[in-house]
Amino acid sequence: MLELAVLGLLKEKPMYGYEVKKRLDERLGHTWKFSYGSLYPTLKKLSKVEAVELEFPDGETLTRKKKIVYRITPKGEAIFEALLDESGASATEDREAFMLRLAFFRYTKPETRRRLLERRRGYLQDRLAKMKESLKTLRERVDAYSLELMQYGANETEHDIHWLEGMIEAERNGADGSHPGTDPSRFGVLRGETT
Amino acid sequence: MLELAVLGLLKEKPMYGYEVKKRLDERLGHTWKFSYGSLYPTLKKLSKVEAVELEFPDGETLTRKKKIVYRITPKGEAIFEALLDESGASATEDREAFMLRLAFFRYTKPETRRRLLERRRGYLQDRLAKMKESLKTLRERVDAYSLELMQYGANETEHDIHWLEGMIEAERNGADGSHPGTDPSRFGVLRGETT
DNA sequence: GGTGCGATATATCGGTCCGATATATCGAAA
DNA sequence: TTTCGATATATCGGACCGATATATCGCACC
Repeated sequence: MLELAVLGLLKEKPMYGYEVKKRLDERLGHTWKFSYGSLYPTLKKLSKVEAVELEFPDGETLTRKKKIVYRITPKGEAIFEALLDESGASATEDREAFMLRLAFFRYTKPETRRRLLERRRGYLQDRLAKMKESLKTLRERVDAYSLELMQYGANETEHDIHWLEGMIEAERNGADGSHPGTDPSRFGVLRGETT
Repeated sequence: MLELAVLGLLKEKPMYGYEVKKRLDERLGHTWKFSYGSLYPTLKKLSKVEAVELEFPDGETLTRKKKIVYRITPKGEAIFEALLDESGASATEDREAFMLRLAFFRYTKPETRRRLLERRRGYLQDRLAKMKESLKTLRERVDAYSLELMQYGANETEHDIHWLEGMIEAERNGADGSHPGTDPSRFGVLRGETT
């Protein structure tokens, strides 16, 4: 998970570990949190397999300030591709894994994107059906707070399905082989537009 | 986390470990997942501190089937209360921790409930403001997919704030000192009613 | 009447990741 | 000028996951 995220972000530009965390929090923080306690060991591990190379900006004298810039290597790019591709069950069933891949969708082929979006939708539809079943059965047997929690879950799942459908539709409309680019107008179909 | 959840569920009735997982998945599975790899060690730990006691239903002969029913003890009830009360920052800032406590709201005092709900709302309002700020800054600098992800996060946060406000309102209306009981009609103010 | 399969039930273990903590530098306000 | 929050790196115990192993139970199917 972390390796994929770090490499994907370093593709944009070389960065400090600190900056990696800041930027990932910004983009994925809502869905996925991680700590320095995993980031720095991960960076160390990535440098050990030569997926990233280190750079010390403080050229003069000695490494006094111990600031380290990490730059992705060709080998790192290859590892990133591999991690992004191995979309097993986890990439559709695990919300965080799915969202992480979504964040790097611009590096995937349109057909991969559509496959992942549709699998996720299917998975959520299954879960929603099960949730509704549970709700029917448990409505009389559990307390109001637990019920509210379950209802919340069902509502959110339903909302997510709509969201995914909007994105599938957008992919279809933009599926002329062109790169999606940075135009946000194709999305937001089902947004609240509260900005 | 797990200790709190397990003890809270065992308050209802004695259960197999397997059933504990099934029921917790049913009620909290949307927000919070856990594995047998943490459940069984936790049950063992709880029995070591005498928070639960074991029972072997297969009375006859030897422990052939090795099925184990866990029953909460008075000591376990005390530990549960303590865990539920220590609502530090984590209980408001960590979604999973908050949801877990919400699932056991019927065991808390009305004033504790209101405090927790309002703190969570405040935290989410802060986060929403920061997210909108980020969105404004990054709108031109990141790709459409990352942007969509950020927008999704902001929308969901906004929705959660509304949801919390509905519950705060419900608490206020039902704040006659009575136990909330199992009447679900007090909630659902902002539900989609898609059942 | 057997047999095969999915659900029930418990358990372990390597490995990943968290949360708390420590340390040091930097820029800017007071 | 000192102090405070942001920047920056690092470690470590412990919580938790995911995969795996094992065994029983009910029941559908032929």
